[in-house]
Amino acid sequence: MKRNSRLSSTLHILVHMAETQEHTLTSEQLAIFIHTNPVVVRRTIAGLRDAGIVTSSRGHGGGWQLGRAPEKISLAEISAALGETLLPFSTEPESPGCLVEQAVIAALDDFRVEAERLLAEKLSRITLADLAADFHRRYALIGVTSHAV
Amino acid sequence: MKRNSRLSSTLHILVHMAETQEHTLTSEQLAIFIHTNPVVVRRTIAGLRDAGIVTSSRGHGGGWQLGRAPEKISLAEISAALGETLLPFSTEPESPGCLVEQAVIAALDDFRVEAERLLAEKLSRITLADLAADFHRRYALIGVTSHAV
DNA sequence: GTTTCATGTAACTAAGTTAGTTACGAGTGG
DNA sequence: CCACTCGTAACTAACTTAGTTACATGAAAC
Repeated sequence: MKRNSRLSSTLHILVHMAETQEHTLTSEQLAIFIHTNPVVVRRTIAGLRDAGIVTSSRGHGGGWQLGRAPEKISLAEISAALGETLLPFSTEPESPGCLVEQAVIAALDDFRVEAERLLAEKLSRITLADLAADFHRRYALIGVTSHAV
Repeated sequence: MKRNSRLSSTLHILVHMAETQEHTLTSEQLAIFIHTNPVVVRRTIAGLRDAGIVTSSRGHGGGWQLGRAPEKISLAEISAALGETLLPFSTEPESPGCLVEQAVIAALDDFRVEAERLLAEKLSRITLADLAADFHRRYALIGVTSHAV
C-alpha cells in the first residue's frame, strides 16, 4: 500500500466484498487483495464500520461484510468515512493580523468550500454497485477475448 | 511554514509583491512575511520564475518582482507552477491484472480528470489582482473602524 | 578591481506522517 | 477449552518536507 492510495485500496477491498456478499471475508483475505497485512486493513476500514458501510464480527466464521447493498454506498460516503480530505492545501493563519494573509485565506477558503461541495456531489453519484458493474463488464470482455483468441 | 501551506504562503508573498510593484523585494524580506527563511522562499518560488510569474535579479538592488500585471496572474497558474496536485489521492496499479482494481482505477481516474478540470477552471478565474483588491477593502475597513472608535 | 549584496543550489538535519509489524487482549463458536 | 478473528496499542522503517548551513555565481557601488 503506497502513500495516499487509501481510497483506491479501500474501494478495491469493498468491491471484492460486494462480489462475495453471501459470506464474510477476514482481514487476512482482504489484506492479500491489496498486498498489505491484516492490521493495516482493520485500521484502514475501522472508520467504515463506524459509518455503517461495513460490519465486522469476531470469532469463528467472523470477518467483514458490507453493511448495506452496494447500490446504497457512494464513494462520497467512503471517502468521508476514511477521513480523507478532498483538497490537499491548508489555510491556517500564520500571521494573525496581517490583512494580506486574511485576504488570501478568505479567497482560498471560499474556493475550498465550493470545491469540496462540487467534488462530494460528484463522488456521491458513484456507488460501489457502479464499480462492481464495471468489473463485470471487464470480466465478460476478457471471457470473450479468451474465446476469440 | 506548515505542511501543505505552500499555496497560501506563496499567495501571501505574491500579494505583497503586487503591493510594491515599483521596487524589488529580497528573499529575506519575503521570508519575514511568511515566517520562514530566505532559502525556503527561493526554493518555493523558483518554479514561479520558470513560469514567468515572477522575475529575480541578483546583486545590489536585486530581489523579486512580479513578472506581469496582477490581473494577468491566476491562481491556477500559480498552483500549477508550484507543482501542487489539486487532488490528493493516487491511483497507481498495485495488483496488475486484477480486474477489480482496474475498475476502481478507471472510475477514480475519470473522476480525477473531471475534478481537476473543474478546479483548475475555478482557480483560473481568481487573479492576484482580486486578492489585492480584497486586501484593500479590508484595509479601508480597518481605517474606517479606527476613525469610528 | 574589490567590496557588498543578492540569488542559485547542494547537502545535511529535524520533524512529522504513515505503512508495516509485533504483541496481546477480548469476544465467539465448535 | 481451543481455535479463530477482530480491536488496539506500541514500536519501527521509510518517506516527505521545512529548515539550515555553506558556498558559488552574478551584479551594482565605490
